[in-house]
Amino acid sequence: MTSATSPRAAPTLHERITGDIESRILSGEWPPGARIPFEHELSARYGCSRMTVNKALTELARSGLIERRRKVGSFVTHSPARSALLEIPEIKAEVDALGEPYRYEILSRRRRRPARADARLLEGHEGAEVLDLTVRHWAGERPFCLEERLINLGASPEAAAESFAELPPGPWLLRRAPWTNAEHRIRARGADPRRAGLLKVAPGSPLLTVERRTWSGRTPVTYVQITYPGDRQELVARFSPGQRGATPGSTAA
Amino acid sequence: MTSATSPRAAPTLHERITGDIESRILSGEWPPGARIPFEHELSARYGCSRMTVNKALTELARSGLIERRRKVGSFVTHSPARSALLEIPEIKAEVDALGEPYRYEILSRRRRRPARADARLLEGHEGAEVLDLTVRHWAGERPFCLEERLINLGASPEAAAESFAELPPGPWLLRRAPWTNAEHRIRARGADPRRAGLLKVAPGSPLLTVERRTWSGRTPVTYVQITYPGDRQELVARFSPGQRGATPGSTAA
DNA sequence: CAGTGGTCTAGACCACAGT
DNA sequence: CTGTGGTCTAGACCACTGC
Repeated sequence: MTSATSPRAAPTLHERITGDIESRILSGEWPPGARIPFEHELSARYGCSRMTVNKALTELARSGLIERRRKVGSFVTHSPARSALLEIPEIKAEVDALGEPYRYEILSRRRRRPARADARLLEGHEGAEVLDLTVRHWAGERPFCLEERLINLGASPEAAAESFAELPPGPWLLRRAPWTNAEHRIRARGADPRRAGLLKVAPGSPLLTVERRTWSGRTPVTYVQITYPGDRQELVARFSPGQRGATPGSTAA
Repeated sequence: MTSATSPRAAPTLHERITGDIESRILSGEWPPGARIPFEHELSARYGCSRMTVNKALTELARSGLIERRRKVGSFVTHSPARSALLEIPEIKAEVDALGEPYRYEILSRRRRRPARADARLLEGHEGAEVLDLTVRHWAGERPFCLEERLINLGASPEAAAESFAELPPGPWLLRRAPWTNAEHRIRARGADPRRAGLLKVAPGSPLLTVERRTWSGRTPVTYVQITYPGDRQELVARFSPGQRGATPGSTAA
């Protein structure tokens, strides 16, 4: 694999080994289930130390192309990787990428005790108050997306006093309460009248919704639902076995 | 922290170092831009060799938490890559998870020269014929999703003679032509009359579409568009900074 | 120039899974 | 038991970069 970085400078030895094995697998020469030479065989073949071979094989294992079992050996995976890296761009960056001027407005802001429904959203919530925000993001003269967010004031008390005038809540939170875990749900739904109005689309037209819940450790930080007009927004995820190829990519209109 | 693998066996030394640094970063003790101790400092602090430290730092760099520059040092990343691991489940597994009986049917199958429009879809295509398939997947008595696929017969000639009676095209391809790169686009759109009919939903109702293009090296393998009724399907992605948590999840197509 | 990370070596010991 | 991968060491040289 090795890499997805630029041209191909001077491949290091372990990169060469990784690439060699990778191409044998991809060419079908080593089909799924095939045993890969032992580390000591490869180190002999390449005239290098076992550690170097190990680095290559460890990399292949991490990327999911091979599986390794002690005492048995390393084998080509039967069903390679089943996941892709989804980029979570900042909204401002998305709008900038369109070449449109970006702005946002806080449509509503309420501090309140969490309702029962919120408990599900902020899983693990301990009962502190929440800040309930609605933010509309603009790309030029068009509403770009709608952000509906709950912030757990137990996790981020300073949020209560923050106006979010300088920085929208998303980036602001990133600075104050970096998260360690996140879960995203992506779905399509028809626009209800309220969201249709705010996004200036016809009621019932398709919307793309990304829900995100983030935790810092076990403490829920925020729950946010970002809704895009479906015809104008795409999410892009890329995958290559070597995870480094996490192409910047992202969205488009 | 580190890892998402099971309980926590006995963390190895480099795992411990990785975890230590990671938690210092996430706790804010080492804010973005902060310099991380040099490798030789860490190896002294942990009483281990520099290679072990290097392994830990390399891992952190790969996961995007730190950046490393020669002669300068290692630094906490300013904007940690916000990416999430999107699971690409196999359709059968999704339906099984619902507890519904699964079946699929090939609705159409055409072998043809690629039209001009296909070139965009199969980026890098060299002019071989393509196999154009439409497959409907069922969950019990309900259409579950629609699969519209182009297979590059240049990359996978055996597909031309395959009936896909035993295995749907996705899993079949995975066995024959594993891919090295994939790109996914996710969007919401309204159901056109044809898809509405095939999925038995009202025209105009929101659909969630996942487009996937895969390559084996630079050769395009397949382009597929999978369309779900939007109200019934969600995509879930999870993230934790240590990428190793590459959820086992299901399988892919 | 000096000092960093990047790579590599030639050993070593261990845990573990097959026999 | 044996042999595998997993980890680690105490060195080494190099390339690059900033002074």
